[in-house]
Amino acid sequence: MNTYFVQVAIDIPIFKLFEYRWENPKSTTTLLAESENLQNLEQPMAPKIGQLVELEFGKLCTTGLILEVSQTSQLPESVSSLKIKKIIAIAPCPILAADILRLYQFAAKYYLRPIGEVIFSSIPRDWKKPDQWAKIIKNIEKREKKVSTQDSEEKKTINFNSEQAQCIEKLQQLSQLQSYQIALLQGITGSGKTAVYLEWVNHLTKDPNKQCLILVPEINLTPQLERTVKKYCDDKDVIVLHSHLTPTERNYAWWRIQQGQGQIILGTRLSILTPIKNLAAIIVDEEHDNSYKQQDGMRYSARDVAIWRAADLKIPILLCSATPSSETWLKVQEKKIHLLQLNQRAVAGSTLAQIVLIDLKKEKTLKRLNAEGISHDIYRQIETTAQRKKQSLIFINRRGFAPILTCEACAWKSECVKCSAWLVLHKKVGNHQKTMLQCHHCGISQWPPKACPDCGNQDLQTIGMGTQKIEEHLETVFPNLKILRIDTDATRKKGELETLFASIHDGEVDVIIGTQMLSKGHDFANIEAVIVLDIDKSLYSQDFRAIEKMFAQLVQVAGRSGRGQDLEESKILIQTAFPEHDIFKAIANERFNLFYENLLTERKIARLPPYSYQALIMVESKSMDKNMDVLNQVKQFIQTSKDSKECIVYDPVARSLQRVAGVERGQLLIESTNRAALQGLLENALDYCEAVKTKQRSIKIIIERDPTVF
DNA sequence: AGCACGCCGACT
DNA sequence: GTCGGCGTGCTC
Repeated sequence: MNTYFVQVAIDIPIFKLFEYRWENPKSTTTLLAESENLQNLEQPMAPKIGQLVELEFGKLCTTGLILEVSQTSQLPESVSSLKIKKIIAIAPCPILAADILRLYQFAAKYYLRPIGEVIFSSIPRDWKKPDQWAKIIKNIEKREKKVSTQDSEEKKTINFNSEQAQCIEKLQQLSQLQSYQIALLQGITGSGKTAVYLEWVNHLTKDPNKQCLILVPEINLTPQLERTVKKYCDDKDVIVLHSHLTPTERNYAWWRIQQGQGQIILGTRLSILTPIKNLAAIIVDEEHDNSYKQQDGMRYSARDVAIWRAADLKIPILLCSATPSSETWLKVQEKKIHLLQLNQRAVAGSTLAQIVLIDLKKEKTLKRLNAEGISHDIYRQIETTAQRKKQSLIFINRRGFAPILTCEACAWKSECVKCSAWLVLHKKVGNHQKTMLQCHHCGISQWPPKACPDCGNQDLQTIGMGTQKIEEHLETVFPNLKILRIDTDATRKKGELETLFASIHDGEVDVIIGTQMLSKGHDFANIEAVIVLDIDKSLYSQDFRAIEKMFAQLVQVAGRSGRGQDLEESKILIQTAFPEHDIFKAIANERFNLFYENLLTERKIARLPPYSYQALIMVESKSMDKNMDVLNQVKQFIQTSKDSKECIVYDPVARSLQRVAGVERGQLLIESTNRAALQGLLENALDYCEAVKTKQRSIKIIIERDPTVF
């Protein structure tokens, strides 16, 4: 009998595979023996690439994934062969297919991460524990026996307008090409984008051996979309993947999807790394959404990975958005992406709400602002809207009562001791009816001082306003109106958000105050006035992406209004010191092209993305001097590489939030118009950083590709 | 990452 | 004299 040696990836942050001996590993035979996906379990069997196995690593018993198989040992002679341990057992699950392994290899290389980390971040926790395998299988068997009684809701028959029908027709044509095709479905709010792509999905999945992946942003309305999908595609097997699944549900879903079950997979970011046996098409809904970007661990963009996967599998991918990202829009301009547009509203006759700009400079000179900096017009709007028995929605992207507490006598300000950020004054923190100073970055919470800690002045003032302050303020101005605040503080408990949403739908509320968590997706029929405060800091921001984000958000917000009947009364009031800004013209006329034209011109001149590619090397430690030292060394090192000629390596700087939870943060920005050169440079940087890390373990170094937050 | 080994300070 | 801090090295 042949013995084999296998190279295995393990869930540890090490850029290395480990070698094991393959000698009659145990196999679990249950229902799996019947599965055609699994190999014949008769002995002796050969190891297969993509097999999940149980092994001993150091002291711990864990899971590995076979990536290479050979008949001889790959270890150097100097390593004693006694060191090579045996594979203990084979996992009772299908072998990971070649295509998903290619995806993992790509992601590991592109995002400069160990392959083991990439693989195991996508596998459900329980599957990573060999001692749980038997239990998982037992649960799967239990679920398989249950005949799934889908409470199919009444199927909605949709009458598509001619535009929608055209888009569906075009999508059909694209999928018939049986090759990699990328399209953008751009449609204004209410134009029926979802219905269009679901119709396409319905067509595609008529073949029971085809699976479609629908990626959605990580938001609290996945359940809502789930209902919609099940309604439109009621004869289809829909599997949902998101962070609120129970472990058992997740284990089962992962197992089924890999076997080719589930025709429609609806999932958030992580689902793009899930092995899907018969993936036939990918849809990325709200493709511009920031939550597709993972902000820790492997900092990948699910949208970008999705595009790579579609290209690799030679299947169509559809990006959807009313406000596409600049990256996507540039590709449309370059004719690399098919453009499908929906310019009419699906509901005939409906129009966009009227945009009303309130010029803060004028209002100030006319003394029409109150102490909180809110224009009289806004109060009047709230009043008239309430009289019409309609709702007003106020957006302010700042939770808490006031962002800073200050002493006017000595200029003391409430700063966090551990972070370079202000402590925010919160009233009624958690369940306590107490006022606290809170840091939004490290989470520290403390009593507000009774007097200034520096000079003893007892008259402390607040600067600026947050959701709580507006709530309190409006309650005094409009004692008869029912005011509801929706932000993370108001929705700490599970299910609370749903309750609050329900009270809005029931019309119990006159005024809703909320942060951006309200801007996404949820439709409220009774909202007639949308009020946007606090927009100016985004118009001329240091962050070059701020304006793009604000544009998307404003369009989203505008879409919250004017979904009901009396559309001519729907208004969006925006307070700004810069009413002449192009962004407002673009939104008011719904001529988004104007906005994108300006945006791309500016980016091109500045050689910023999407006209260049960026990467960040971030260093974190207790000392900023140490960070700068390391970053300077890294910079010096990579500048000797040949790829550096085609890259710009900037000087190390402190990160925008220099200190978080007592950790100092520095960064090095690298930019290039040549993707390959940037890749080469980063690979060099990675080697160097790994060497630094082994010498100085108190230092954390993170490399991020295509950063969106600086 | 997770664990062991190892070398110095403050405790019974 | 030992308990325990975390710096360093290793895991097939």
